[in-house]
Amino acid sequence: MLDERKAAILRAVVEEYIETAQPVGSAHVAQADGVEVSSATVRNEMAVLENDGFLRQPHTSAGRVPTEKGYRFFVDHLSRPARLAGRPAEEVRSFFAQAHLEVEQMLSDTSRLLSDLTNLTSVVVAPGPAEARLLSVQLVGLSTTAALLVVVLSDGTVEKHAIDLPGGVGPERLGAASAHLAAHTVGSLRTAVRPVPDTGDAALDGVVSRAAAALAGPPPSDPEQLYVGGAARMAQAFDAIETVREVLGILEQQFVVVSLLRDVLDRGLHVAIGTETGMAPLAECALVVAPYDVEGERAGTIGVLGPARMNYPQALAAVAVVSHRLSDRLTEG
Amino acid sequence: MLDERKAAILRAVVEEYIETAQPVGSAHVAQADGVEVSSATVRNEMAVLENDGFLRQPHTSAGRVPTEKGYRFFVDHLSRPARLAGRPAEEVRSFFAQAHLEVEQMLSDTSRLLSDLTNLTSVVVAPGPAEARLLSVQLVGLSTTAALLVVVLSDGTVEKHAIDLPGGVGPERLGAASAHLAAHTVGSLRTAVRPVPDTGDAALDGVVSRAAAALAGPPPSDPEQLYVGGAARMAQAFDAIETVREVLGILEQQFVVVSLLRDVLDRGLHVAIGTETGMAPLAECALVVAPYDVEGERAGTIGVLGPARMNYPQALAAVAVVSHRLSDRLTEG
DNA sequence: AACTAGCACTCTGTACAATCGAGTGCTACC
DNA sequence: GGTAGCACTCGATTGTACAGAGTGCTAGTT
Repeated sequence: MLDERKAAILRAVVEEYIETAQPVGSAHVAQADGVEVSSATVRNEMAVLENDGFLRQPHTSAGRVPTEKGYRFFVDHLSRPARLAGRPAEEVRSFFAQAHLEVEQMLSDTSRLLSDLTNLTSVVVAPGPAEARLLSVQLVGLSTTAALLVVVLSDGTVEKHAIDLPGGVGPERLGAASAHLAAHTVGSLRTAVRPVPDTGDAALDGVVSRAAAALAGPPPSDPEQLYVGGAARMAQAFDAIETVREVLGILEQQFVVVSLLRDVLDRGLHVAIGTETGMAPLAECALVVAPYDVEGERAGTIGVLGPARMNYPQALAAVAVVSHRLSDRLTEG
Repeated sequence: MLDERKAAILRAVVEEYIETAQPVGSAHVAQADGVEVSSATVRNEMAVLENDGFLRQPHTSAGRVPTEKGYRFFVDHLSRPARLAGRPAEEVRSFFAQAHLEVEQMLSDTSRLLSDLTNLTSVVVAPGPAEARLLSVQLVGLSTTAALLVVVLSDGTVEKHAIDLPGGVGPERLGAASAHLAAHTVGSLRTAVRPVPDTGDAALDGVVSRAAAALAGPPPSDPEQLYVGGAARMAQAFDAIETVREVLGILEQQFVVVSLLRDVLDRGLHVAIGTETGMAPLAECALVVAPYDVEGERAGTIGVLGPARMNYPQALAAVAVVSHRLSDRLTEG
């Protein structure tokens, strides 16, 4: 643990570095709020902080820069929680005051909002297959050999599954299959569909069982849809173009990002800094995440990704308020 | 028009510059295929080409670099059409041999394929509201005040529209509204839905007319869905990070990109170079596009975006073959 | 008349030295 | 324990020299 003075110095270094992106010298720190000692004393303390791994010097006779450990300590113990106020707060308010009938569009817009609020790249993971009830199940023939299983869920989402048809199942029998299927599935939870009994008609049963299997499995199209907003801001955050390329490469791998967010939350973190993310290309990045709920259940995740020297209080505040509002919105409908 | 020798020299400059990204000197050009004169002669010719606006010198005593006009001439008259062969051809074959039941997933994968083939950023615009027939129209109640209009089209896509319900329309009457609506719309073309007659029941008519209006309008969720692949490659193409940021910024504006592609095709172009795109931030970029068809009708567009010094023959070949295969695939199902 | 060899010239990129300045570590002092 | 002062370090900047690539022009050749 750090004594109060070291803590104040560390905080001053982190805050100034976040602002300027330049190594911070003892003279600047000595002038900071909460530091009431001379630059010489600051230098001594900074040497200790460096020894303890909170700071490092890019080279002799440069200022100090926070290490991962330094950021971590800052986030855990030093950052004063920010509140969104003024223009940004207004932005959030008006955003959630608008009607957003389509969930997909709303999440995509949310991603943009979050990116605008923080000036960072944002990620929004759509709700997973929720504990939603089946409101409607219907088989629609596309051709003589293929049908579409269309499922409407109580959360307002629509799933579709392509189903191959055995030869000789015409429209009228497809209708019967559809009705039979609906009779035995509508009303159950998406994740707990009971087996559908046979109809006694072999051809029909083939269709019904295929459809039931599709229902039981996860939605095929987007295992977990990801919306990325403000990727261009990544190019503002770093001046090494190689870093930008690597990070953008990661962001294109939907599955990787979704897993990463889940993993961070599973570890009980809201902030993952540098190597804490477990991904080498993100060594210079930090990730701030928060889950959001639908009907009181963990549904999805939102987050922002930026350089490790991001404005954590601001990012945390933005992510928190947006996840909160989003939960409300998705719950009330 | 250029005489044969100037043409050969221009071609050599463009081809070498595309390969090396370095200004090309007369000595290199003199060694190129199709140029059988000495470097001194090449120099004289290059001076003329520069005067005519096909080439420019970054500074005195540097080599020459193609101008926009130079690239344009190259694309129109000098480039020898490439054919995909070997590994890339195999990649395309195996891609389209796979089953892709969901259109959205397929387009997203196609975007990735195109990016892999060309090592450029790719864009794929989903088919617009096609001349598809309505296979199924259904109203599903979500709550006492909201319902979902679920429409299945003959091209296998599913649209959903949120509909507000007037008070007092319970499930059973919603069913009636749904049946009435379906009876008068199923089978018609998506773009030519006839007016739905009244039912004689005021509350029901309110619902039906709202739903009919939603049907008549364009699909609300994605006016024209865009899939961007390999955005990270943009960071390889330029070393000025500012350029990368600007281009990525454009790519995030779905509507802008979709309009841009449409606009280029409307002008009868397959290649738009630099300012031909009409977008200032794309001054150093070029765009290669091709439409694809569904059932013989223009349905969507694919393209690649990269630096103006891209490999045009390769990009054209890739875009052409992918659009062709995609048309086949989407038409046959 | 067309082409080319040769050469003077121009400009960039790199290497190297000198200088500047921000910042440190240490020591002596309060 | 805290601080003022100072020698020292090292990156960044500036200036200079120089090599290399490439040009434009001229004079000579075919």
